[in-house]
Amino acid sequence: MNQSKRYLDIVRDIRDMIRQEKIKPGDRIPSERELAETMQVGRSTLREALRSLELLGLIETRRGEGTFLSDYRNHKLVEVLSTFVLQDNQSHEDVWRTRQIHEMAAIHEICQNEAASQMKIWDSFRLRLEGESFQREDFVRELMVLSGNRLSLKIWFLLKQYSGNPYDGTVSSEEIDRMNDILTAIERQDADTAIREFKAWSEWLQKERIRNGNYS
Amino acid sequence: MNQSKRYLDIVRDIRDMIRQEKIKPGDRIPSERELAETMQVGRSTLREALRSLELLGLIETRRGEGTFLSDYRNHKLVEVLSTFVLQDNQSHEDVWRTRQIHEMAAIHEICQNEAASQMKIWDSFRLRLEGESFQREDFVRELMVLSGNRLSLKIWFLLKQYSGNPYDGTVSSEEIDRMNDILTAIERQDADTAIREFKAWSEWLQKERIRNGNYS
DNA sequence: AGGATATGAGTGGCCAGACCACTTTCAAAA
DNA sequence: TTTTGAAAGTGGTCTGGCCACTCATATCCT
Repeated sequence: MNQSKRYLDIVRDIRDMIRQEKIKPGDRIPSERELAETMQVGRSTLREALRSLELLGLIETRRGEGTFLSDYRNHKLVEVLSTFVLQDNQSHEDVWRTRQIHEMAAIHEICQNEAASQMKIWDSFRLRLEGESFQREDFVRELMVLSGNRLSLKIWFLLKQYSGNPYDGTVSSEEIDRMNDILTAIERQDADTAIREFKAWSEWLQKERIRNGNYS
Repeated sequence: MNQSKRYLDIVRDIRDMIRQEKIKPGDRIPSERELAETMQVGRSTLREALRSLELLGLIETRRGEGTFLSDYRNHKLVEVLSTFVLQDNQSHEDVWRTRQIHEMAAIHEICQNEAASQMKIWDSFRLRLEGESFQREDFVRELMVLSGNRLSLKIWFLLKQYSGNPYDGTVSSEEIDRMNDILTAIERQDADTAIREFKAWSEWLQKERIRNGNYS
């Protein structure tokens, strides 16, 4: 049964270990030699599993220090994927659209939720919006969190990395107006308008990035 | 600069080699020992790179035969990431909703696509619908495929498995009517109606499963 | 001659041991 | 007290070996 692909078992074991031991992003996992012994495998085999996870950005290794569970901000994998998996426009487009799917679904979900419209969060949201150096990413992530779907949030977070940090940078004054409009529509629970305006902003942002050559 | 992470260089070298030598999916790539020699690198280090690519589904290794390039479109990225993202404590509700998100987005996408409405596929679709033992899953999968978003399709496929095979079984006569209505709305490019009816069917189906105790 | 069998080369799977380069720690020296 | 440096621990890499498996070839038996 377990004839070949032992390193795949190790990948699964490591995943289970991370769950059971409740290792959080940033935490250190046992050393290679230690893991190899407890799992009764050779160190080189164990390393094959670790390097695979590292290429995916799930772990981070630092020579002389150890191996750490990645905090999901490691984007070494973007390089690999953009040159390997995502080498055609179709795949790029898919990532972009799929991310949009989750974002618009989040807005839709928030609008459906009765309680959301009555929350005080929108005021504080606007307050931060006016503040200095408000990050574009914070705006979208906040919406994803408010949707209440943690799985969708996780998927979105991954897709965001794969699409070349689409929300890098701080918002301009023009964007603040756009965001305010979106928030107002959400408060009114007007999903159609909110989504339409969000989509407009998203596509405006994309054009802006292309104009500035901010690929990745 | 390139002090550490030699296996990453190998990953890139292999990619370049594949491009230069015009190796196509299904073709065999040089053996590990051979590659290690030409790249002036140890075999274990080379294997770390190969196993990483294998985990991503970019290559396929068969003991005693060799290593083969696989179709890059069949990359396993989503599958691997899902084992880490889809944790056991993930609420059933989130999985269910996220799957719905992708399904409704697919329908929306199809309706947006001008060409789709003029395709002949809908007739053959209906024909199969009338036939014997049409599987529920086929209906939804077909829609996902027609959306043209391969990534969304992959994610959906995983979520479907994770949410306990929600589309097991064949369609009843009542469901055929529902599906016909959905298809008609899609043909009219009436996304709102199509999605509403799909949602209605989806939730009816869920209740039906609960009634029959078809959990999982 | 033809089919079954044995053999050997080639391949990936895995392991043990050995260095190296690097970071951390902590005790000894200033 | 501060500085220094040696030791322990870690990941990075290579070597060489053995195993299990596949396949093509040669060999043997009928």
